[in-house]
Amino acid sequence: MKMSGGVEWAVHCCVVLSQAEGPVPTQRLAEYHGISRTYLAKHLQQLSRAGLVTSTEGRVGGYLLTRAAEDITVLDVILAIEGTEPAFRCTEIRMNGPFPPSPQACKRPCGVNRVMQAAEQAWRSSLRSVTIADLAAGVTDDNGPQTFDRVREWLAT
Amino acid sequence: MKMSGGVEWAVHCCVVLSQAEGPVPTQRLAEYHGISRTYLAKHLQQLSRAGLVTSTEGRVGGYLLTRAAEDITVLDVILAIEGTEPAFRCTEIRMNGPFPPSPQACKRPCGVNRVMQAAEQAWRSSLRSVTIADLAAGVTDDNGPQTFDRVREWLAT
DNA sequence: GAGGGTTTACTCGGATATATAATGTCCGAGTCCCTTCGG
DNA sequence: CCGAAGGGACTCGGACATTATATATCCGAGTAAACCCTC
Repeated sequence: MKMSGGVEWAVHCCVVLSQAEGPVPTQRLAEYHGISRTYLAKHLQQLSRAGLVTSTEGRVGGYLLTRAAEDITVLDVILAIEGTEPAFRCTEIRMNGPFPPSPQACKRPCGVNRVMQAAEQAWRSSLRSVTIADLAAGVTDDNGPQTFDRVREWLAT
Repeated sequence: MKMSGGVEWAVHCCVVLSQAEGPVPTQRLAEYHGISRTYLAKHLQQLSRAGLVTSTEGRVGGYLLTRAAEDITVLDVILAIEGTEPAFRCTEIRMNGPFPPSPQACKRPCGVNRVMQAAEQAWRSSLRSVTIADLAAGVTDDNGPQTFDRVREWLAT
């Protein structure tokens, strides 16, 4: 039960992208965060496939958010990187036992599975309630109001 | 972000153990669920290390719950198998950037990390609210009241 | 028949291989800006 | 001076190694019941 490290990278990148005025290439995002450029590219592709960011090629190309930062939740990013499959996958081992439940009882998911799904729903709800815009606001709170002005300036160079 | 399959096994085993009258060996638990004996043994060891079950060796040995099923939550089992480490591990990549936050701002965890921790707390709370006894009650609801009578009978053979 | 020592079968526990997924890297396809050449 | 065509450099995208984790397995250490032999 370990979340991919790429999730952290992707979320931070989305925060930066929410403050950018134009497309930001992978190279720039990677050196901003001090991480591997080639590996970050892989995760940005996943964000692209999920429709969170759009990519433009060419000399001044790069990545751009497809919608407002207020409309992108942290959960969206996580699902884009990790996939939409739930963490817990029921293998229905209750069927293997000497007393398998009746066919009609099997219509409902296994009790263990129900508990796991409920917990994952709680987890997702919590993550759905926070947007990239919220995180950006948190950065200005923690790190000063003019932080993103300097970031934009740095991105322009 | 995939949970170990052993969690499912361990939870189901705890439900069975909650209904057992004496120690149940790994062999019995494995064939009851139709799973690998040797691999299940590994997970039962983890439950033992976490203090959820106690093991008795010898001819009529096996595993036994250390406390009442009402006092064992699903979260307890998951933490025993998966470990207590959170799924999300912050690597503090905010430090690598050209504008690292001030030392005093770094006293607080990264904003991304705070969101992830909150979500994981919600997840854990949900799992903490369900006990092995609750799951056992669910089985009798789904599968008939005399289900565990037959299970006890089967375990005795 | 009773008691004690020994055997024995059964248990758990940790050390050891294999399969799968996460991590990290590389090179090719495509595109847009910039230069340059002609009118 | 203006316009268009060509070159070039930069971008993304998917295919390819490497490492960590999850999965699966095996054999040795320990224990308690059962047996047998002696008294």
